Amino acid sequence: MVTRAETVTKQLRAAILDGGYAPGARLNEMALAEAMAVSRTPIRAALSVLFAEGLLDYEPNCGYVVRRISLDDAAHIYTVRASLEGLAARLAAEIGLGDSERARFQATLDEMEHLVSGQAWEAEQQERWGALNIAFHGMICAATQNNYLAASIQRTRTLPVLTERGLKTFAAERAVVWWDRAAYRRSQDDHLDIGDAILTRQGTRAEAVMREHIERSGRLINQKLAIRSEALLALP
Amino acid sequence: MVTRAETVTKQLRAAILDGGYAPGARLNEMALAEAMAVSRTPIRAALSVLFAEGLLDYEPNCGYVVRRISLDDAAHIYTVRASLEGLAARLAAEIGLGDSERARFQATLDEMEHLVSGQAWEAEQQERWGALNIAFHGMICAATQNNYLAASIQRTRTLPVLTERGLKTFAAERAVVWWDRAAYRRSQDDHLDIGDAILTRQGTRAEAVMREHIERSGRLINQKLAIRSEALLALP
DNA sequence: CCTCTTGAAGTTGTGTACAAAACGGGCATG
DNA sequence: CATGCCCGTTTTGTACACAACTTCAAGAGG
Repeated sequence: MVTRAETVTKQLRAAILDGGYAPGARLNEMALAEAMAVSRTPIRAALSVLFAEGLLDYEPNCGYVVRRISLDDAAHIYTVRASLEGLAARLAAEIGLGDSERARFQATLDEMEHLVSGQAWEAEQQERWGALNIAFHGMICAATQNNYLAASIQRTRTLPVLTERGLKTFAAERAVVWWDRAAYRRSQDDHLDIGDAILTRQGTRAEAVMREHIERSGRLINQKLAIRSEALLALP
Repeated sequence: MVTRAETVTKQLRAAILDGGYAPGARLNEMALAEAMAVSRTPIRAALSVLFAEGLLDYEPNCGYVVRRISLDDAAHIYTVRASLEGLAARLAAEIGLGDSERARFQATLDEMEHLVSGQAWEAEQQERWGALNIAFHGMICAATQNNYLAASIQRTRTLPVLTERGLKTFAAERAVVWWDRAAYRRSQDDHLDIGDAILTRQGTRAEAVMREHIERSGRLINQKLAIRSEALLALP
């Protein structure tokens, strides 16, 4: 990470995913340049990258705006993600894990289980569980030994208002409990099933459970977004 | 299409997919700027877009090179594509086609069948069949009413040396027959099965046949690429 | 003979000035 | 009063100059 263009790209991406720029907001090149203390050149490079990543919309001679994800879009993305993560789970089960991967995989599952079944369930535990969750899915991606698949899945996870990070930030800001504890418990049960299926090389089962697992999160998040957008519509 | 950056992007993309720039070739900004009679600014914008699309590799301070797709990469991409197109076929079957879509769908299938079972099978027929093939898959994507899925599938098809267009160009240049006629016949049989499954709303069957259909093309193309790369390795 | 340094050429990154296009407000006109 | 045109302002698109970095080769030193 040496060039300013890359620095700016990273900062902007993080800001958008964190909700620093609301969906629909115009991104003024001059304003961004001043805010980040660089010229417009690296700003423009960053914007074109984020546009290609799907985080921004662009109209020639009109500029960039933060992409607004509709409820339908979110559902569509989760449909694709469920299919891809299902595929990854099946491949991981069929290929199998190496000894060290296996150990780390099991350890991650164990720690998540410990957290979710423990007495304390505050922000700290939830955050840790979220990080482990990402690591869990990441390990499955890595086990497929298919970089294109891993990248495709990653893309489905880095969209405004839909990443774990974005959701968490929103939850923290508004003091909204996105999931109740039962949902986490249910999610963890899925993880245990998926882990078991992968470790015992049951590809079809791993795929089916993973698919359902992702589709359930999709439905949950869609419900939450629907409530949120109703609330936003009711404001003015 | 008004800005020079967009014009240049389109031209460059087409040139790369047509094989005008070989995989691994360095893209010199100054040279491109002179060749296209613009300054480096729109060239750089175009390069960053094509990098984000996955057509180019990029290293800061080193520049862009046309991405070199290994045989493994190609296999990985086809694995993902098979899964996604399978999903699309299933969704299309479950959702169903409208009357006019249904008619166009059937007409496309009929014309392909007419071509492949006809007496003449020259470049003209093969080209037409290829175009109808793209249209056929496109109609299935459209029927899912899921733009994200359609875009994801599109991405798997626009990679250097792997698009229909790239292959065709290569075949035309080298007078290599990529597929023998039996392979086209087999492919057409798949299409008939997929079409039937979709029109009769058999989602699971549509998914399974489509998956196998794509995976078969993947295997065929991988074989051809393997032969090609052996030939290239034997040259110097 | 090999390795490391050094410098020059060439390529990419960044800043900036200017051109062109879109946006917005005010005025004239129906 | 509504509507449409015109012009100034703002914002984006492009060109170009310069700075920073990489690369490669030649030469000194081991």
